[in-house]
Amino acid sequence: MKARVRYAPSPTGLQHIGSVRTALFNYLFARSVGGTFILRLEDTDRTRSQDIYVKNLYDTFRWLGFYWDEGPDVGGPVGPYTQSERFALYREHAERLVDMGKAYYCFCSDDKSAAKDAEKSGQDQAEQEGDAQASGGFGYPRTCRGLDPAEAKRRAASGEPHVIRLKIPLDGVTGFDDILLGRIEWKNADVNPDPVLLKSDGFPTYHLANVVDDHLMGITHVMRAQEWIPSAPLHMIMYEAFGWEPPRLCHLPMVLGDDGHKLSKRHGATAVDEFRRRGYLEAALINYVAMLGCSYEDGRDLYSLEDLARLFSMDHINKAPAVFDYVKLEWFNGQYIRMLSDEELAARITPFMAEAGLVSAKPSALEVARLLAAAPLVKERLKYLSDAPEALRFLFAEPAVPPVEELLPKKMDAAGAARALGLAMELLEANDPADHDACEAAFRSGGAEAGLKLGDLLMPLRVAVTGTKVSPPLFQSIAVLGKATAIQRAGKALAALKAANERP
RNA sequence: GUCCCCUUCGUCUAGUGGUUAGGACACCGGGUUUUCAUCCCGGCAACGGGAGUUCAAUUCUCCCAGGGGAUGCCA
Repeated sequence: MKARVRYAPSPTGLQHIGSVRTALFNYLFARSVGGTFILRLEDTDRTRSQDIYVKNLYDTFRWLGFYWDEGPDVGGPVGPYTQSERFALYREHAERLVDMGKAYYCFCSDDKSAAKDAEKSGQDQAEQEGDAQASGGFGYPRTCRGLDPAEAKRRAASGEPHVIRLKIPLDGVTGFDDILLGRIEWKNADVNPDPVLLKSDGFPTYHLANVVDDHLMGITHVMRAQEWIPSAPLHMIMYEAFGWEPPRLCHLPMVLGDDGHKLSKRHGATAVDEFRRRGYLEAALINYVAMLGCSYEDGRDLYSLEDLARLFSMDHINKAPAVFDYVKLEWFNGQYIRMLSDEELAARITPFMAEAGLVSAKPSALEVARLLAAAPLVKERLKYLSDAPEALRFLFAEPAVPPVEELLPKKMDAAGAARALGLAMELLEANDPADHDACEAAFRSGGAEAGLKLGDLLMPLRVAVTGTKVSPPLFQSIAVLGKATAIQRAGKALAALKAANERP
């Protein structure tokens, strides 16, 4: 049977590292076995679901560059793929369970805020525990489980507010064989007593919708984060109650922050959007995330999405949670930036340059040409695409004349710096910066005659031309900038040095 | 509290009943160099603890500890 897997996010927040990781693993698995990857929108929480998050979902995956074979936007044979559009299905199934005696109507009021307050204050501890006792230790005390079914059905039909709850067997054992973790079992007494399947607003809970849709959509493998393990038994009980064959489950190790807790906003960037804005390449992010909790070939670090899809295998997944390491991701990003062609890099940094106001939003032909010429100057130097504006600013804007102290090489005074700069200007006049080797030879020998090391000779010129002590290689930079402009800037700096020198 | 999962360098990981326990990132040295990077070379650093099984355990079993997760009419 052809494998069918799904990514089933709820549009209640931005797509983040954790969710994308789950999506990626499902995608890779599907590709590796020639299966189908499905997107299903689980928008059953109507207070938290929002359209902007759906848009963010589409944007994110378009950017990442891997996509589903079936989904709300692309359609497919078992749609609709948005749960709110399958509304009727869930009540129907929940009631079927009621009719089979596997679930029941519950008319208890939803007083969770009161319950939460009580829990916090600790005042009603004894009372809470007393209630808990009746339910076998925790959770809902199963108050309505004993109601007469016919009577309950009549009350529900008459419009009395209600939910439908699943009957968790009072004794016995429920378990499943996790592909990764092996057999996991629970005493039914330890399973969350009688979880809600259908909410009072008529919408299904995650549990119901998930199980019904996974079955109806022919899902064969469910890969999700390990935080879902505790809900597995109740899903199994549902499959059993419906008489359905459950999919194979595989619980992925979680992604943690550096403090060992579930990755969240306070650990830094977690929304994929944010990584994009900060100048990460999608290939780097995908490569890094794919290797969190998984390995492919020993000794290899760099994998394209295609490589990963080919090499992926569930038995290379680790059991232990993995800490998300921004530093290592940064390294990946640098690697991928270096792999870009000049054309690609120029195109990639353009939006960042535009945002910094260094080129127009729709760059002119001249700007495009200069961006292309600038790309090789920074390719080895960027950690993030967003570093480009700072590194290349001097090519697109006139830097302020540097303060005198900036122009001084180590252990050199203004007079010395002026001499060095003057010499550098002469040498520059006499040479073609585009001819790198000739230029360097000329500066080297010219400097030697004046008793100047190449670095010291170049530093004042570098600062004068680029406005900073740290820049791309000078001759190449000047070649892109234009010799005349460089000499003009150097002239201004020289004047400043001389003025400083004349002051006592 | 209860239930469940996990445990190899700081981090991501490879690995085997007998290995100098390998790689990558980070870090520390050194080299190349025009600043910064890149690049190259070298170094540091791990099998959580305790019992077993075994000639031999990082590897198999059990216990413990530590960490994490769940315990919603959120997913």
